[in-house]
Amino acid sequence: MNIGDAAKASGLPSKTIRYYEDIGLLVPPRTANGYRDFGPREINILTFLARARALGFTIEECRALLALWQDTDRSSADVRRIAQTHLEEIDRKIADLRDMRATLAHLVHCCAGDDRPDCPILDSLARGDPAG
Amino acid sequence: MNIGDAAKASGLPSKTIRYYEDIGLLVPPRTANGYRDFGPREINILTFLARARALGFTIEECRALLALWQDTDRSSADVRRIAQTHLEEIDRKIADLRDMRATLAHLVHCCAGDDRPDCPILDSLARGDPAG
DNA sequence: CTTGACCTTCCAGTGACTGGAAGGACTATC
DNA sequence: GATAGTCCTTCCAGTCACTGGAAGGTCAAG
Repeated sequence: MNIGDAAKASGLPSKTIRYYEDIGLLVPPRTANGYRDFGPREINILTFLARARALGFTIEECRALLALWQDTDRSSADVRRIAQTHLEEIDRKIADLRDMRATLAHLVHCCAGDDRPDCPILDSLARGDPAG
Repeated sequence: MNIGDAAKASGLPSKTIRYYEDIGLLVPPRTANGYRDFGPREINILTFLARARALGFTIEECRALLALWQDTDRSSADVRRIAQTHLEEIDRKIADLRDMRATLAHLVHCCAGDDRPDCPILDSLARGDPAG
């Protein structure tokens, strides 16, 4: 299977697949003409990576998860620890975004949004109060 | 005022302030020895930028907001439009993170996290089901 | 006169790709 | 066998918003 078909099968762009090889996440064999040759094993890895990335795991977390996946002597505790840490990171990001959202929504709400220059959004950015 | 004091006054690292000058967000004058010289006007700009960045606006959005702030003939509608667009972006991000969080929390919950290899997290990444 | 803390510029690296150029390989058609 | 078009290859550069570090100039204190 060529890289284009592997891309379709995994949902990852060809560019990304080459990049993943570059950074050592997989090593697809090559055919006589130098083309990468993706078999079921490689497609599995790519699909695994696509799903892990979709859950927001970093590349290094993906690398660790992949290693655990391929290690039949793993402890599920190791997997869970990575996922738990990532979950906490996600919670932190959500909290940050919610704070931003609250402030911003309030400012947008307070702004007339007409052709006059008075603007509580700019006032708040300039003065630091939450508008009001 | 030297860059170190401007950093303290604005809450931005000196490195970031130099970077902001590099990309044309402000042009602090220089003293005879070549040091940047920050006055109230520059500190205002830096503080404005720090707050806008803290609300998650991109640098280009900050540039636009700064221009509007400095334009006394602006329409508040232009400011509001930028903020509204950014608010929608934040909502999209929160939604994405919440989806991730839901899936991940479920997987973490299902994983025993002990010294055995069986792991619904890896199973889900490998097979694509949401575990169960 | 030296020490140490500041300042300067410039270059390189981060994370995770993405775009594009230059060129080789394969397939189909004439 | 020539040609066209689509694939594949590698390599280099760019993205975003900084951040780290090297090499060197400046300044105030002792």
